[in-house]
Amino acid sequence: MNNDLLAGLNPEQLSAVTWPAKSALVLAGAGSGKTRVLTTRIAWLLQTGQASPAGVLAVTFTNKAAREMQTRLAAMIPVNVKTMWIGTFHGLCNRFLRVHYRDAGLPQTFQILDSGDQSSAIKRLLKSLDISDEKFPPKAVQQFINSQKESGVRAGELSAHDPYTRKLIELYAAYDAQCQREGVVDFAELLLRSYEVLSRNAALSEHYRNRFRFVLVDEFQDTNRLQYAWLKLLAGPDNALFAVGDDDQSIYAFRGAEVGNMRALLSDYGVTGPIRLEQNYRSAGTILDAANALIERNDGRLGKSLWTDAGPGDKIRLYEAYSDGEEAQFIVDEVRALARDGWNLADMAVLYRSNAQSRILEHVLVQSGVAYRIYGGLRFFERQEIKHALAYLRLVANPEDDNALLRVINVPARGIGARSVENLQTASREQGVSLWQALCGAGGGRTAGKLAEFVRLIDSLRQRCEALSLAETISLIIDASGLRAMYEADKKDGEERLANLDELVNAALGFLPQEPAMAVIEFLTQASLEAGDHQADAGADALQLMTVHAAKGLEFDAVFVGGLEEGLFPHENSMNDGKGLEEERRLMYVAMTRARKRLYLSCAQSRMLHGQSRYPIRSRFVDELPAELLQVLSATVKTAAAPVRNAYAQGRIAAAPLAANLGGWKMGQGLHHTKFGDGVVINAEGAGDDVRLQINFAEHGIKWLDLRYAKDKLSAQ
DNA sequence: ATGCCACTAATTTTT
DNA sequence: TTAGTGGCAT
Repeated sequence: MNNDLLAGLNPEQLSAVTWPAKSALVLAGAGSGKTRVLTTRIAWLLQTGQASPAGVLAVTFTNKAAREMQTRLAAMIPVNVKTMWIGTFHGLCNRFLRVHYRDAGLPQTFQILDSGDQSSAIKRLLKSLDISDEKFPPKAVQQFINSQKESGVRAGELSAHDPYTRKLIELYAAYDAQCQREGVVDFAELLLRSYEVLSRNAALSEHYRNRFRFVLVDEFQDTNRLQYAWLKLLAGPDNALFAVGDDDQSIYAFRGAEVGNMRALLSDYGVTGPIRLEQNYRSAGTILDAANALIERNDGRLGKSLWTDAGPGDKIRLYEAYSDGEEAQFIVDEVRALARDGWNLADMAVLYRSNAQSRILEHVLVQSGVAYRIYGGLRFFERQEIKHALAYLRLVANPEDDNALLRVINVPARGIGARSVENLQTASREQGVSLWQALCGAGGGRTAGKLAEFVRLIDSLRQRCEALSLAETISLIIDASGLRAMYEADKKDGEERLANLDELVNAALGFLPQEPAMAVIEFLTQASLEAGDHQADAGADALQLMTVHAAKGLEFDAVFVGGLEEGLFPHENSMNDGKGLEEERRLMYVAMTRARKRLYLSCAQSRMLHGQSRYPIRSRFVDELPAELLQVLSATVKTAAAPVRNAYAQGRIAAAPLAANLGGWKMGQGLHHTKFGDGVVINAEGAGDDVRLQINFAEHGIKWLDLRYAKDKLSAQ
């Protein structure tokens, strides 16, 4: 037996990889070789003959993770990874539903709505029911529907006493009916529908349980209720559910992730305890010590402490800037210094809590001529020109697709205005037929000619496409629909949009369908399930800018975490309850553990937020790090519990513009409160005699005081 | 049908 | 501050 597979694994990794055919929970710390363990275990199962390629189910959250698993597995052993059930929750559910579409009550060619499509479907529904989107904002309805689906609950199982919720439930039911009528499913529906098919059909779930003796899950801490329920259906007591995750890196509770699933797995599957992967192969010792110290403050952890046999490395650099601009300047200066020392820009990242923080960094980066790349923003298949072209494709494939029809009926403008569309929608509702059918039946009216012309366009496209390949079809659609002409006439960004459309044809050219007859459906599915890269110039040597969330799973030689201020990181919306604060702390933990060699933390004493200057204080997370691991680069910073002395207190910056309104108090001024003791003014709002001051008290922490009441209790210091 | 003004809200996000 | 949206005028 060739055991090269197992060479170089540490004892814990080895134990996880060669775990017998029963369930396990692997508590995999950041940088502990999680993906390696997962892929090596699959390779091991196959190589030892414990499993056949068809007998393994491996689930991830992102396409990127799934692809990486496939690539690495293919490099380890000769196996056709394409045929294996390795994929995302959604991708695998799609695959399942394409096979069992009859059991699921779906057309074989069902289409997938991405969140944008779902949003327009909901807006359309609200309109058709004549419901004001004031009272029922589409976003709120969407959120309600998705969170119910992600809890595995259908509209029919819900009840409510208040009329508002009752209406939401009604809308949920009506939305599902609309989707069903149109043969489309949203993301959550892929999961829920698969779950229902399996749970209703004992023979079918039995079949899959027998087939998938080994079920492996990545990022298990991010699973929601429905995903875990789905896993439990596929992995019964006799199957081996092998879940890998890290409760300390659970940062998606806000979108339904349930860390509790980790503990649930232990009891549901009678697993005695997690296998801990604590040896870290990424970061220098000091970074790990600091991260450990931070995360230890969270309650209810499964418990884990990262270590490395690499040396301690550099201390963590801490910089407290006067302003957000100066903070950005510091970061960029430091990046340039490192680059001069031979560090690659692409191996450095600036991480921030919220996207808005990138603006000022960009500004300084442009000024300094440093190449950078921002993660996030529009992705390829989300661009309007791509969506338009694909809507035509959908319409050609299935004219009953109302969403697609509405998207392009007047794009490019062909004289079918809002009122004609409204008439059409009324007609379709009254006759109980799709928009397309209503369109075909439309008699008189002023726009009748235009409508008929549109019908002819789609019909002729369908006919002409029959004999064409996917790429030829898309190419024809772009030309014949008038999209190309429209963007050629658009001087502003037509050129870029045309280039993207060409790119779309290219993508179609390189697309290999599983089943050639289904090429169009498969291509549309892929476009929905895999929206593509954020940016094309990914390969260039450029400084990486992204949110901490986006950085999960990545690593860099040098990491800058900016905006470490109360209210920003931790974010003020999460500061009220302990759960929120702990998630923010995990976010900080994720941020820190991205760094290999060098970690920089920074904050600013004044920051522009929502067009107003704020004077925040340093994040508690900085103070939670052991002082001996930090090297303070700025002159003003004080560590530990003492009130923060900011630039104002030191007279370094002119009084804030607000100062006149503060009822005699100044930003940064020291004061004494009869009850709370000594403190410093750190923020204020209001004017005249309605002023509130935010004060950081040495003993009692940060408080907002209403001057109307607190006036007599305060004295200057 | 398009463009302008006023208004509002303002984390994090994959599929 | 700014980005996105809705109403209204051209």
